[in-house]
Amino acid sequence: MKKRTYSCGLDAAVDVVGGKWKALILWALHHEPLRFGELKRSISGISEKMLIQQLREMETCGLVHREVYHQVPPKVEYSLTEFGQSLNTALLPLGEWGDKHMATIEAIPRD
Amino acid sequence: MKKRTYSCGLDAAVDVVGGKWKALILWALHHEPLRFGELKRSISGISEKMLIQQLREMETCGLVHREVYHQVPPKVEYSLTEFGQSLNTALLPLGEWGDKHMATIEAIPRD
DNA sequence: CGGCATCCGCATCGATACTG
DNA sequence: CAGTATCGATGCGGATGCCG
Repeated sequence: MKKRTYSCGLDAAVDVVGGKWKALILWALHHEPLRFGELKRSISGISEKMLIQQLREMETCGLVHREVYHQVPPKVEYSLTEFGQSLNTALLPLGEWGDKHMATIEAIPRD
Repeated sequence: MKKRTYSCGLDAAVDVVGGKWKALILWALHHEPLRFGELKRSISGISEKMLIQQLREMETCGLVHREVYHQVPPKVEYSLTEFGQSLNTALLPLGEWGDKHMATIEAIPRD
């Protein structure tokens, strides 16, 4: 989410789902709504800061819904909106492409 | 192209096509092979440095083919490999999603 | 439990100038 | 025409510590 104008739809979509974590979050929430802590545990390696930051951006985009339960201890659940689910659907072919060629990609020399 | 291991295919694919320019380059080359200068002109705003850098990475991935014609003046043509075309195909739904919702995305407040 | 604030290293990207 | 070289700004993302 850096630009305000895009040269094409693909450009816009990559901007929305790009970055290090958004795709993973989207995927994690695809199955079911998750609490903050569950989300954190299900995405290995993410820091609280990045998780909350990405969630906020996705909430602003209307991709994610944030439901607060006023309890002690606090409970907050995140879920995909229909908009978020439509994006997830659009990402499916890309995910399959990745699955198919992941080995190839990982074998690329990077030094 | 930052990571060497991925938690899922979508993660890998976003890593490959992520960043500011790769999707645009992929799209520009989808129609026909282009020379360096043509490519630069067709992607507004890109610097020579970024263009060559991204092209090199995509060449390393096997997404792009680089054909050098030994002439004066020099001529180099870039085209998509079959691998690159398969990625482009997988990106189509995402591009359509972006087209459909681009206005929504651009309307998001970002300050 | 579910955050927010702050500091900071490092990669990314842009601008400019130069070369074969 | 098709790059290469260098410098500098920016900002992503990690680590740590504190709060309701």
